[in-house]
Amino acid sequence: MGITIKDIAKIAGVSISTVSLVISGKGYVSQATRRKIQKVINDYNYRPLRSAQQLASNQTGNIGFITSDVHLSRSEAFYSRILLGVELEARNYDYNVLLSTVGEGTNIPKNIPRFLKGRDVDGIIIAGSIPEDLLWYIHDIAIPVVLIDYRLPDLQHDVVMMDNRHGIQQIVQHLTSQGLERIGFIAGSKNHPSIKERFEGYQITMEQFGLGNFARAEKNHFLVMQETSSDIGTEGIASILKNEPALQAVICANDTTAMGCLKELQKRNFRIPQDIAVVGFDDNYYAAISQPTLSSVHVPKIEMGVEGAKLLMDRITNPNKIYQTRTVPVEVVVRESSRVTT
Amino acid sequence: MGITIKDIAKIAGVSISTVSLVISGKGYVSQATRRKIQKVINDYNYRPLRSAQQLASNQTGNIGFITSDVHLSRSEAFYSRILLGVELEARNYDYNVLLSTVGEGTNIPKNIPRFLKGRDVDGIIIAGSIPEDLLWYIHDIAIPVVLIDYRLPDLQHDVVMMDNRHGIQQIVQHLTSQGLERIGFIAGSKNHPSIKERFEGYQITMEQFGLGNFARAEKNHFLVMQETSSDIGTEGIASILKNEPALQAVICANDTTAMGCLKELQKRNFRIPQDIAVVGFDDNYYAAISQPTLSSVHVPKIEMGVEGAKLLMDRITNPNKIYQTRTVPVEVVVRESSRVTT
DNA sequence: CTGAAAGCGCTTACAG
DNA sequence: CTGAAAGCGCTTACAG
Repeated sequence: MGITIKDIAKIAGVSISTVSLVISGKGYVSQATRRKIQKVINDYNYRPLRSAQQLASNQTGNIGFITSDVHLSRSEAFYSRILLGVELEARNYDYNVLLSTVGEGTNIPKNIPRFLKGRDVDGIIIAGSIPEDLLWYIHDIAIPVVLIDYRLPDLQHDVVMMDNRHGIQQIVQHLTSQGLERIGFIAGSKNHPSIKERFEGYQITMEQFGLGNFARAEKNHFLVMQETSSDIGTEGIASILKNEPALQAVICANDTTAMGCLKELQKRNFRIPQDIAVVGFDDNYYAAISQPTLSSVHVPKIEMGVEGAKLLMDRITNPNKIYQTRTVPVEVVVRESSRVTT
Repeated sequence: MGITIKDIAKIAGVSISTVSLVISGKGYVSQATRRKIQKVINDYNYRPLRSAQQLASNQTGNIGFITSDVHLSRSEAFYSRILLGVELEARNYDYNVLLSTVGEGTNIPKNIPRFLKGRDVDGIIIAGSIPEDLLWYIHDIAIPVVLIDYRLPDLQHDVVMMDNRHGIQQIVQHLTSQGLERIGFIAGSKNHPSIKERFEGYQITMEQFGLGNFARAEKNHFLVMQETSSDIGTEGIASILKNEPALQAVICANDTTAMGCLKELQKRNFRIPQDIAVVGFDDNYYAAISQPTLSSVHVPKIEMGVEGAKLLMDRITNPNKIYQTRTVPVEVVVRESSRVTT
């Protein structure tokens, strides 16, 4: 079943080569012939069979999207929005996106996305951290790759990141402009490049504002190697307050952590932001509806996906380009949790 | 580049037919030959090229996942978890999953997922509501389809739903067991089948508990035809309280709505749950971290995706089976927002 | 500007 | 139990 290019050619009274040329838009076909063929294609609502195109052209028209299962199911819809951005942009190139999640374990043989084994994609996008072995494996098979919100120091790739340093800089500026200077920092999973950049941004900016001594003191920040969670915020604020009761504000490396922090402070009957101001990062949905609403740094997740898809299409077309890092801008959003002055 | 079945056959000293038989596991091949071939396959790490298999066998080994872009980017990771479940299960069948989102508009020609046009999938899963025209279009091309958390009354399909009625029943039971009887109901998007079922569950259960009069009174529920949001909760509780100041509890059709409701009540200095108890539905991540924590009904999203994938694989293998509706069980999770007695 | 022909890498009857 | 051969529906040099 299904109408084929042969049928179209016969009906239009031309060869299948010419039909193919019209479909692909390549080569020269006279206006008249082109129109004639196009009409038949439209009339019969013909679409070339992808698998035949793939086999003949040695291109799949697919891109693979890889992310860890925990990332994808994370409540804040962070990586699923990146996925959405990729999908939206892929649509513009008439590419399909194949999804594969990977578990946390580094059981390489089992973890390898099927579309890699069946050579089913022209390139892949990796969003967030994945097991290092897997990234090396992918690197070794020499397929075009773009990383979004992840990178490995030793590996050259196209990368999309958000401007973490500048985001933190905006936060510190916002807090100090209100006279807050004793500013702590809480983060989980500090080996993640974004978290690392956020912490560095904190250190650097505090230095610039003459608060380097405070920021450098171990007791004023809380960093753990754990997957992001609200518990980290709870533990973190408890830990910092124990040693620094005069804390005026705290920056959490993301909103989820900030939520735990808010909760613990409220439990201790701190007034927010009068006693302690709290700021998150990512600007997830519940930042706007939490009680109090949470100041945060807005990260344009969908745009990051779009950028990633663009970079990948570029790389597929032009495999020898030099590698690029695209940094998308971010912006602080001030809400109740840190608005001290009015 | 790339090793082919021909290479494997030559090295193993057999015909390509035999190699193909070994790979597919079909037909009879002697133990000895099978082992010999398998060894070569392993040694060379050979994987058949999917597009060639697809073309020759007229099967794609792909399933398509369709959801609306707003669903996928919804903060609560509801549909992205369903997607995750589908992906996990598809892996067991060695199927790829292709993702396509559709916009809200019903601009059919443009909205049609590419994988449908290129006949790139053996079946599709639709999660959540999509434009009705599109569903009809898909129905008409007669491809295996499974709907998750969606259905159209006039259309026969395999469907996966959560047990909405029973979830609400558990809530009402929980509330009445604490002596709360003046229980309101708030929901957006009441044309969505799940919301509809939840409202019906409310009416029916209230009736069973002898509270039918209260539940039937228009003033005690708030239903609007809008996409789920926290604003609906805010408006809803305001509206109900205006006419029913003696309200003791309110059931929100989902957690997002409940968040808006909590916020408004706190703004008015109601104590929760002492003055008014609040319960949501879905058990999203922030139900556990909100202030107060929110009672809700846990919906196993990943399992719903898994069930959907299973149904679809069944349907692909056996296109003439009678249609099934699978209802996954749910369970109320009592938290601070509704725990009145201790 | 257009057509005839080879070839992409598999699967699947069909013989034997 | 195994092999030779046709065929899946395209693309892409190559002629003309």
